[in-house]
Amino acid sequence: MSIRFYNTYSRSVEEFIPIEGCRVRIYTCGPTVYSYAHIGNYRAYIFEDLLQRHLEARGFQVTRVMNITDVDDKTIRGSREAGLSLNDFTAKFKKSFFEDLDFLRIQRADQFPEATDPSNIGRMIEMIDELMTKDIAYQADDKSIYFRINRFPQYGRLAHLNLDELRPTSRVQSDEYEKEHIGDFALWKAWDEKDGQVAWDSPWGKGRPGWHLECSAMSTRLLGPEIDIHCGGVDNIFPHHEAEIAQSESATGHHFVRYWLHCAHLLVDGQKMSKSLGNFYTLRDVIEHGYTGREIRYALLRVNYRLPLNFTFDGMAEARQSLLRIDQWLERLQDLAGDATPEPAFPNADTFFVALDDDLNISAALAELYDRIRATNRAMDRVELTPGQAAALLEWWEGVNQILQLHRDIPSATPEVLALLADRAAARSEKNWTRSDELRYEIEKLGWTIKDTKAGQKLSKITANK
RNA sequence: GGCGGGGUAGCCAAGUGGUAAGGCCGCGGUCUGCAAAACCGCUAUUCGCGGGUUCGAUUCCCGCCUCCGCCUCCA
Repeated sequence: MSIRFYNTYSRSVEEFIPIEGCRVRIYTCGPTVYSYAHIGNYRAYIFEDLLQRHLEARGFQVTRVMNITDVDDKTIRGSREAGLSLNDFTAKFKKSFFEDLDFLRIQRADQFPEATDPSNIGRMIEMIDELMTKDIAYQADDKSIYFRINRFPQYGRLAHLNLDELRPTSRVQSDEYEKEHIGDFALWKAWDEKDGQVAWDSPWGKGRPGWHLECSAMSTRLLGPEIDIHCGGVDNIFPHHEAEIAQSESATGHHFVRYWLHCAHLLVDGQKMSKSLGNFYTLRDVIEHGYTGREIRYALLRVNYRLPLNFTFDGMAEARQSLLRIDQWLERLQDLAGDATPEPAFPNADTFFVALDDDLNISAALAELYDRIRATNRAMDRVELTPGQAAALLEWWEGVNQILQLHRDIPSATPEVLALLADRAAARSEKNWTRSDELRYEIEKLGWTIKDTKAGQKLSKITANK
């Protein structure tokens, strides 16, 4: 069974065939560290996480790089306003970014190259030099170096844009110098007073790298001239990825990327997030509403990456309830399985993974999971499931969860809670219901709720919800 | 204006030229000292609108309405 992906370049679903056997090289556009990343950013990173985990589940050996943009207009402006050096300013957001990845159970990329790393700056200068030699890049009157898009006939093919129809928008006008073509983009930005201490020497004078070049330099340096998959948000298709193709292929002479995968936008309450609309959420904001990492992960994961995902707090509540269903099922299976030896694989154990093979069809994959949950719950109701079968299902879940990462956090109860719980068990064995209810109330005050089941009392942590 | 993605039950959301997965909510039942939870069952003659092709279309074609995004540095 083959894996298929929708390739933005061809605008069609294609069978995935890596360049080299079962090795897969992926480059993913990472954060610009000028503020805390928002949940839309994390939707993209969770999609990339799903991509990597599924490829690994299918036996591919994945090498993934994610860049950190730590120099650009926004980081420079932010550091100046904060009165900090660029490094001190971005350090804080780099740190929070990695904390967030862990919180959302996103697997770390193999490397997180930073734009300001000297080896990356070196590679960028090397590439510009190559482009200058080929006369594909030129230095304008403002001393910046630009890429001459007329020298790259395929420019616009990824985005399906016709260059003659590029319309100048307000965003362009503030950034215009002496470019030959309105679409020419900066490879190297000449130093400006506003840049303060932020500058590197280059053969063309003091300055800093253009944003697009960073990804081309890091991708080709760390993964080679041609990679299998390049991911990012749809908003990166133009001009960012278009520029990357132009620079990389012009500089190296190699085809750059086999499969372009783009993640659709996250909307909030049906609209694009924006600070002025008041619907802008960082991960921290959602956490403050009382949601856990896996709940947020589920909410951002459950819709196919190519569809716009509407984030709402109703959706968060739905995510919480859905996860509870999985938790309860696992608990039942564990109680039944005990330490039984798993029975041989059951039929159709592969359907979950087969669903993901189809361009990461997560909705269909989750439906397979829920179908299995319902079928086995029914079997358990009828006492038709053996401990060995339950153990096999738990083993199957391990594989599924290696991709989903939706297992419950098991918070440990304090000794105080455990002591009250023991007292309550004693009271219950004497059928002292009054005492039992008192103790339940005591335990609730400590943040835990109890369910009385045939197998005894079950503790669970009360999740805060503002 | 150009390019792209959508419109499927109250909400979220799969899917197929052959008669609608799954999740949440709701309702009914089981369980239960109580409670809560859980589990099981039920819940779209219908897939934005109008035509066309077809034995048959939600699925293909044409037109329209509507929502969202991109069109130079936002994932």
